[in-house]
Amino acid sequence: MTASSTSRPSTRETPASSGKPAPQRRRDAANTRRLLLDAARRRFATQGYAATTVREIADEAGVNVALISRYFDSKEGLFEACLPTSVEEVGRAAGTVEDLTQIADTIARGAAESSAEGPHQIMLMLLLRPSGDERAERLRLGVLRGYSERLASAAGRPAADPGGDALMLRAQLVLALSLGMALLRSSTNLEPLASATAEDLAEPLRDLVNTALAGR
Amino acid sequence: MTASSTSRPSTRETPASSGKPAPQRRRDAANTRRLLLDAARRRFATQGYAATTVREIADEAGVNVALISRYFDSKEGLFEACLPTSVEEVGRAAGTVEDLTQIADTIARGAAESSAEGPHQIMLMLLLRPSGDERAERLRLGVLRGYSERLASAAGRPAADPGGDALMLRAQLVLALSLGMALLRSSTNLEPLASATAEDLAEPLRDLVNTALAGR
Amino acid sequence: MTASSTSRPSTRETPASSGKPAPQRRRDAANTRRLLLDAARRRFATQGYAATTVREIADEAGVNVALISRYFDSKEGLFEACLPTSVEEVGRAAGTVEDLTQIADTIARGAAESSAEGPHQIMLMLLLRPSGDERAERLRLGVLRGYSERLASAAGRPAADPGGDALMLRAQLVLALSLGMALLRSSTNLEPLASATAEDLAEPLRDLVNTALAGR
Amino acid sequence: MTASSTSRPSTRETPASSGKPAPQRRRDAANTRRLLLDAARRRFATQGYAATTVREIADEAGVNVALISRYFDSKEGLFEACLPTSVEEVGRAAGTVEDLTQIADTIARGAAESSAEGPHQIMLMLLLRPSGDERAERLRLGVLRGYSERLASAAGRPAADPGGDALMLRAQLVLALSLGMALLRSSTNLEPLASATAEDLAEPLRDLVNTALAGR
DNA sequence: TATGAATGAGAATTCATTCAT
DNA sequence: GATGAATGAATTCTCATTCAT
Repeated sequence: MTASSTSRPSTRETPASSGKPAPQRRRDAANTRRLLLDAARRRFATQGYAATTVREIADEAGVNVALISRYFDSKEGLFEACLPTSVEEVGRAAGTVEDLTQIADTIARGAAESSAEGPHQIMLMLLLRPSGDERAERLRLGVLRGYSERLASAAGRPAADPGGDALMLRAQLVLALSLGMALLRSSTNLEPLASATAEDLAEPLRDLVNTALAGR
Repeated sequence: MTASSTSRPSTRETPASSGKPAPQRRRDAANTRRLLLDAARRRFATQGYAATTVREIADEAGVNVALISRYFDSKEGLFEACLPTSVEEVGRAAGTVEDLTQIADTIARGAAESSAEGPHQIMLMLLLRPSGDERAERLRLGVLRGYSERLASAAGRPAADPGGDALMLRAQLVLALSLGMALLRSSTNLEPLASATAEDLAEPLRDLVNTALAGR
Repeated sequence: MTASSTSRPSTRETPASSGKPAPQRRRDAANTRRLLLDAARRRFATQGYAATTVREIADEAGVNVALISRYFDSKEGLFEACLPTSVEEVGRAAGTVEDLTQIADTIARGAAESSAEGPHQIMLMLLLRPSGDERAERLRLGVLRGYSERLASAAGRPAADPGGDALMLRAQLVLALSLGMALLRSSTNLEPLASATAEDLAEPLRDLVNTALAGR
Repeated sequence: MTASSTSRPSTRETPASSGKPAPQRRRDAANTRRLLLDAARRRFATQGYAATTVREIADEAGVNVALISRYFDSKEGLFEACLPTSVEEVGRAAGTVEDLTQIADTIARGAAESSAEGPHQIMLMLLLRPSGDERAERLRLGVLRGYSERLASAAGRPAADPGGDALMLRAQLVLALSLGMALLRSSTNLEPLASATAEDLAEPLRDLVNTALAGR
């Protein structure tokens, strides 16, 4: 998870002639698009925008670089095209929170899977740095706001209530906790957190979510 | 013997008359180094390694780009030089945790200041992306481990106790919370968190830290 | 806070409208490679490695600089790529020495053409300066050794004979003479040598080659 | 012809803080000048003009880089300052040729010492590549012309005689031989030439010089 | 539709040189 | 006289992008 862009140039390979006889990707525009999008999301999420080259993405997708321009106009266009999909996924993942225990379990599961690639990576990518892009900014804020509102409302009291602001703040602390875990798991080997299973996390998270949202 | 290549650089003439009178930076090596280091930490922390150009850093520091090579050998060298300093600062910042209330307050203050620049930024930078650098990796892990150990021991029960691992996990959740807050505050306008003061955060954080570390 | 690298390259806009209609080099990779190689050999040979800029080479070849990286990876790679070709040419040029008179005539012709560009330049380039490159070193030595062995064997007595070493030394003096002439002709206006024709050189060279190799 | 300066950048060291407490070179202008000149001649001769950095020279001389500008105005100035000295040395070395045997022996000795540093290196440097510098050009030509004239006159018949041109050509072939040997010895390990002693060379060289200059 | 060749803009780094001390 | 700090102009290399096939 995480993302960033500190990746160093030590990884650069010879761009030269790879033995491939050119498999001649089956001329399927829709599929090619998807391949590119998937590869792009993975790369952007793990390396950050600046550290990712379009060639890497194309190679990972197994298609020709020029097709990025063709389908997405530019690297920037490809990046923007990544956003809605990610938002969607994240939304779906966090979709059905209804009571506090369920919330804690969802977070636990989300965190547990987050060492591999998954929606959470993308979410973090969305969080990491303005990117100068207005639209990305709005999307990002929307996702986070929606998520924290859902958490707050799951606490049983509507967000607009007296004390609503305090509740919302607490909901956002839960969000922060969730993000922080994903961040730590995805980018470090900090034990025991790094290899904790969803079950390991469930109990402490229930305590914390309860404390945060049950008003206590 | 021999050798040669005596061709002269006839193109490289005296760089002479440029309009600027050149403010002529106060010739103080130590200070220049520090200026560069500070600027670099800010930039790397906010934009990531790849997205930061050495020229930006030099401009922000108000010195000539070539001095980066002079003092740090390369962009990479400059990056590495940022690490120990940051580690140190973070260590100092988190230095004196003794009881749980104090921990919560420290986190609250840390988060509150984190929208501006501060040790937390740097800490996050450390977290964000392997960067391919072994040394950075070790430093990062060391900082995080040290921090979570301090939290665990502040809970009153030594980390090696029975249940030590569980306690450590809980300490790391507190760390995650702390990081998540800093992350959210520094990169979004998510209200009410974005403009919460240290006081606003104190109460909910005390609850959470207590829940996490007081066992219960 | 945080970091990342999603900052966009807002500065890098479409490079679009430049005045030139761009002659649009005939898209022929093999030919482009050769153009670069030829230009590089000329430049490296006449100016040396350090004094030659990749831009010069590219300009002389009439192609874009970036293609040097594309086809040869780096300036150094281009340099190394020059070696085998040169070795080959030199080998071919010096190919068929059989009797002493023929040797003298070959040297005379070689020297005569050496004011312009030709295999001899390249040969000299190979000779000049270690270049720190192991491979270049071996190639160079191989060429010279092969050449002097051929000279020695043309003298009629196998190199392994008693006196073989002495013969080889004499063969190498002939080689030295040959190189020295090429050197002088290519880099100075020393008359009458500078404008001597192959015929002018034939007689004295026959004398010298005979003296050197006919044992005498 | 050729020339080179193929030295690669692999040798670059960290310019950083060397432990030296600054020996504070005894403030002796004349001596500093000479130190710089000596170092410069060595470097220029072995690496070529372009591949030599002023810092290298200064370091080798053990003085501060800025003194190059102070005493010689520029790198180019330093290079030009190297020429007369070298010319002088070369002239002295080749000074007293009177009869053919002596010539051969002088060449043999010159070649024998040329694997180390010595006047011959410099001479070769002078030969290698125009260097774009008019003055260097003239000096170089002057040295070579003078040398070949001396050789011709040593042959006993004045250069202006009938057949003078032919004689001069032959003298220049001797010069070529001499240079070629120095070149080979200084830049390759071509055996047996590489380790031949002055005695080893004496006999064949006498033969060759006699053949070339004794008319016959 | 897909491919690989070609391009131009910039990024990091090197280096001769100039100042202030 | 000597030093080390600072500067600006290249130089090599990378990379997003456009074209021709």
